[in-house]
Amino acid sequence: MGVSAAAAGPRRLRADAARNRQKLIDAAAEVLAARGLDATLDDIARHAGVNVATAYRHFANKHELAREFLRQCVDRAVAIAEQAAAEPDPWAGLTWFLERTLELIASNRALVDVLKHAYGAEHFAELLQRTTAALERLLERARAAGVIRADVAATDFAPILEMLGAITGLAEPDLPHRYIGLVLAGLRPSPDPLPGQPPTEERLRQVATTKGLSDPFALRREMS
Amino acid sequence: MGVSAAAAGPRRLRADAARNRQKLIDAAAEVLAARGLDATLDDIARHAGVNVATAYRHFANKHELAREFLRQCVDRAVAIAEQAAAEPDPWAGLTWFLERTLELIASNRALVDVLKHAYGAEHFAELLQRTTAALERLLERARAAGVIRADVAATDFAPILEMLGAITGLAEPDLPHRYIGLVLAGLRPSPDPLPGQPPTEERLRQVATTKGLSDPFALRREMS
Amino acid sequence: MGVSAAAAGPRRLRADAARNRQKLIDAAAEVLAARGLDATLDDIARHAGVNVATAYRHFANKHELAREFLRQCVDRAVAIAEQAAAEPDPWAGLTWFLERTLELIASNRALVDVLKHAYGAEHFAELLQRTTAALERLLERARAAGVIRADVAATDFAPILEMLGAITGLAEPDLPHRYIGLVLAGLRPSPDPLPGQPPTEERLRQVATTKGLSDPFALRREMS
Amino acid sequence: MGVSAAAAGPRRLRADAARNRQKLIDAAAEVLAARGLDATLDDIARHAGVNVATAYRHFANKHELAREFLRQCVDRAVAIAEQAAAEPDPWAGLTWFLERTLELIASNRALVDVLKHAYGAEHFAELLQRTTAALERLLERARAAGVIRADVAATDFAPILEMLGAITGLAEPDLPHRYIGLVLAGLRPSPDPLPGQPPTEERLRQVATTKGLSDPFALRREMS
DNA sequence: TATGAATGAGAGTTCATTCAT
DNA sequence: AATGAATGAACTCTCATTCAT
Repeated sequence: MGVSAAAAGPRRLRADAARNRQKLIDAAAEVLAARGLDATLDDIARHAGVNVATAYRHFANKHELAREFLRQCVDRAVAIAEQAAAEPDPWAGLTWFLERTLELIASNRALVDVLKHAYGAEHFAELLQRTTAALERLLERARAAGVIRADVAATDFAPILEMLGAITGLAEPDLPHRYIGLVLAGLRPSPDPLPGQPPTEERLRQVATTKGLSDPFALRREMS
Repeated sequence: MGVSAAAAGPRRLRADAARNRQKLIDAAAEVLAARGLDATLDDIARHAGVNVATAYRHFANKHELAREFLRQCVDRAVAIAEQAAAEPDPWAGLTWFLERTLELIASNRALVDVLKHAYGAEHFAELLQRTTAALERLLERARAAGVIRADVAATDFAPILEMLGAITGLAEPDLPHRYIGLVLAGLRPSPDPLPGQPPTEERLRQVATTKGLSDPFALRREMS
Repeated sequence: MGVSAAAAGPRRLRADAARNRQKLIDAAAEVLAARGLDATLDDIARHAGVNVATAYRHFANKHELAREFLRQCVDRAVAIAEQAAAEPDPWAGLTWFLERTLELIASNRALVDVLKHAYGAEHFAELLQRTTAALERLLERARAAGVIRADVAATDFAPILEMLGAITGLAEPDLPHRYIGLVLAGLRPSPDPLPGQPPTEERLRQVATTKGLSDPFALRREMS
Repeated sequence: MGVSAAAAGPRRLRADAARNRQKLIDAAAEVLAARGLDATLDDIARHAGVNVATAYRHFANKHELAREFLRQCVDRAVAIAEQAAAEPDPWAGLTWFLERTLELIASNRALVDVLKHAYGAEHFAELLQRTTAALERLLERARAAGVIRADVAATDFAPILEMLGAITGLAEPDLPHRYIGLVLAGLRPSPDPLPGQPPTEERLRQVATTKGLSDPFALRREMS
C-alpha cells in the first residue's frame, strides 16, 4: 500500500503529458481506422488537439505510435482470453472468446486490418503467446467434455482469428457472426482429421516477422 | 467488311500500344506484389520498360492500373469456378475450387492482400457475381448428394474466400491448407444451422463499395 | 567532325534541362555565397526560377548541388595553374598564380569559405592533385633561377592557399594582397629551412576527408 | 557593509546558478567543437547536465552562449600576448606568441573554426584591440633589435592569426608548425616592403562586423 | 530557480500528375 | 504515341524557443 501503488510505468509522466500521450493514442485509433496507415502524423496530432512535435516527443516516429496502439489492443485481447478460460462451460467459453475478440477487432477493424500489413502480424503473434496458456486450459476442458475435435491446438487460433478478422466488419454485426458459426462447426469433433499439424509458436513468430516487415523501411528502391 | 470489322472492343489499339499496356499490367503485378500499394507508378513504369507518361496514356491514374490488374485476376478465378462445376464428384469439385482459387490468390498474394484494402473488395464481389451461376450448380449437386450442409449458398463463398485469402501465404503451402480443411469440415452437413442468412448479392456489392473506397481520394483532410 | 562533335558529356541533356541545370548551379553560387551552407535548397531553386523538385531531378540532394558548384571552381583553378606554368618569368608566374587563384576564391568567397567545413577540403585536395604537375614545373624553374627557397614543394600550396583563402575577402582587394606579399616574402630563399616536411599528396587527401566529412550525416546524436 | 557590499558585478549569481552557467559554457566548448555550430542547444544542455530552459535563463539564445564561450577564449589569448611581451628576447617572444595562440585555437579548433563564420570575426577584432598594446611593445623591441621587418604593425596580427588559424588542425601538430615558420620567415627584415598598409583598428572592426553577421537572422528569406 | 513539456516554423525529400518536345 | 522534364502539394521529422509546473 501507500505511495508504491502509484509507481508503475516507466518514468512517471507529468499529468498533462500523460493526458496528451493517451489523447494521441486515441486519435491514432480513430484516424488510422478511418484513413489507414497512410494517414499523416500531422492529421493524427491535429485530431488529438496537439502539435505534431508533441507527437514526436512521445513517439519516435509514426510507426511507434501505431505500434503503441496495437499494444493496447493486445492487452485487451489477452484479458478476454483469460476471462473466457474462467467460464464453466468450455464450449460457451470458446464461443464467447471468439465473439468478444472479433468484436474488439471489429471496433477498430479498419485499423487492425490495415496495420496487419505493416507490422500487425507480430502483434497477433504476441497476442497468441500471451494467450496460449489460457486457451490451452480451455481447450483441454473442451476436449475432455468431447465437444471439440481432438486435433486443434491453442496455436491454431492465431490463423483462425486472422481469418475471421479479415471479414469482421464486412457488414456491421451479423455477417461475421455467420462465419464464426461456420468455423465453430468445423471445430466440432469429426472422424476426418484436419490436414497438417497445428503451427508451432516458433513458426507463428517467423510468419509474423516475415509478413509484417519489422523494418518498414526495408525493401525500397529499385535498380534506379 | 475489312479492317473496321475487327475494331469491336474499346478502341482497337495499335500493336505496340497493346503490348505496352500488357507490359504495364504485368509490371504492376510484380512490383505491387513486392512493394505494396505504395510502390510508385514511376517504378512500375520503369519495371515495364516504358516511361511514366506512357502509363498515363493507358490508365487514368495509378489506381486504374491496379484495378486493371485485379480484373485479370478475376477472369482467371471465374475460369476456375467453371471448371470446378464440370467436375463429376461435387465435393471434389468444391475442394478443388477452393484450393485452386486460393492458389491463385497466393501466387500474387502480397498484391491482392494489399490491394484489398484500397479497392479490392469490389473485385471479390465481381468475382462472386460472375461465379455465382457455376457455384450454384455445384452446390445443388452437393446438396443432392448430401455431402454439404443445406444452408450454404453460393454467395457465402465471397466471405469464405476472403477469410481464407487472409491467411494464404501465412506460410508457404501447408498452413493455409489446414484451414481450408477446417472450413470444409464446417461445410459438412450438421444439425445446427449456421447463424443468419447467406448474404444477398446486393449486400455483397454494398459491402464491397463501402470497404474498398471507390474514390480513393474521399475522406481526406480534416478541419485543417 | 559531324554530329559526333556534340556528343560529349554523360547523357546528352535536353536543351531546356541543360539550361535549368546551369541556372541551378549559378543560383547555388550566388545563394550559398550570400547565406552559407545553411541556405535552403528551396531558396536556391526559387532563385533559379525553378521548382525545388526540379533541383532534385538534377541533383541527388543539397550536398551534390554544392559539390557540383565546387567542381566548376576547381576546373577554373586548374586552368589558372596551367596558364601560370606557361609564364616565362617563374617568380612572376608564381605571383600571378596566387593572385588569380585567390581572386577566384574571393569572388565566391563566402561560399568556398563556408563549404570548406562541410566537404570543401576534399576539393582543395583535388585542386592540388590536378595542379601539382603544373606547379612543380613552375617551382623547378624558380628554384633553378634561385628566386625561391629550395625546401618548398608543390604540395605546400594546398595549405598556403587555404591560409590565404581564409582572409580573402577580409576587405575587398588590398588587404589580402598584403598577406600574399607576406607569404611570398616567406618563400624567398633563406638560410633557415622551414620546419618539417612538405605534406605528401596522400596526407593531404587524408586531411581533406577527415576535415570535410565525406558523410555529412556522420557524427550525430548523442547519448540520448 | 553586509551582503549588499559584495553585489558588485552584473547581478551577483547564486552559487549554484554561477556553477550552471560555467557548466554550460564548458559543455558548449566540447559539443560545438565536436559537432559544429549545428549542434542543438538541447544537446549542449544535456551535456552540461542541465535542462534547456536553464540555458535560456542564462543566455538569451544559442548564439549568446557561443559568443560567451569565445569571450573566454579571447581572455586567455590576451593573457598569452601579455606574457609574450614580457619575454626578454623579442623574436623568441613573437614566436612563442604565435605558437601559444595557435595552440589555443587548435585546442578548440573545430569550434573556433566553425564559429568564425557566424560571428567569430568580431572576436578576433576584440582580441586584437585588447592585445595591441602588448604586441606593439613587443614589435617595438623587435624592430629595435633589427630582427623583424620595419613595416609590420600590431594590427597585422589579426589577419595573420586568422590565416594560420585556418590551417591549425589541418593535421595534428606539425603541419601548421611548418607554416608558422613560413610566416615568420616572411616577417624577417627585407628590402622589399609589404604591399599596402597595415589595417587600422577601425578597419578591422568593420571587417569583423561585416563578416560575422552581428544579427545572425539578417539576410534571410527572399522575395518569397 | 530549474524542469518537463509544448509549439511554430521550417527543411529536406518524394510523388502523382501534367507539359513540351 | 511516347518520352524527358517539370511541378505543386504533401509528409516526415527537427529545432530554437516559450509555457506551466
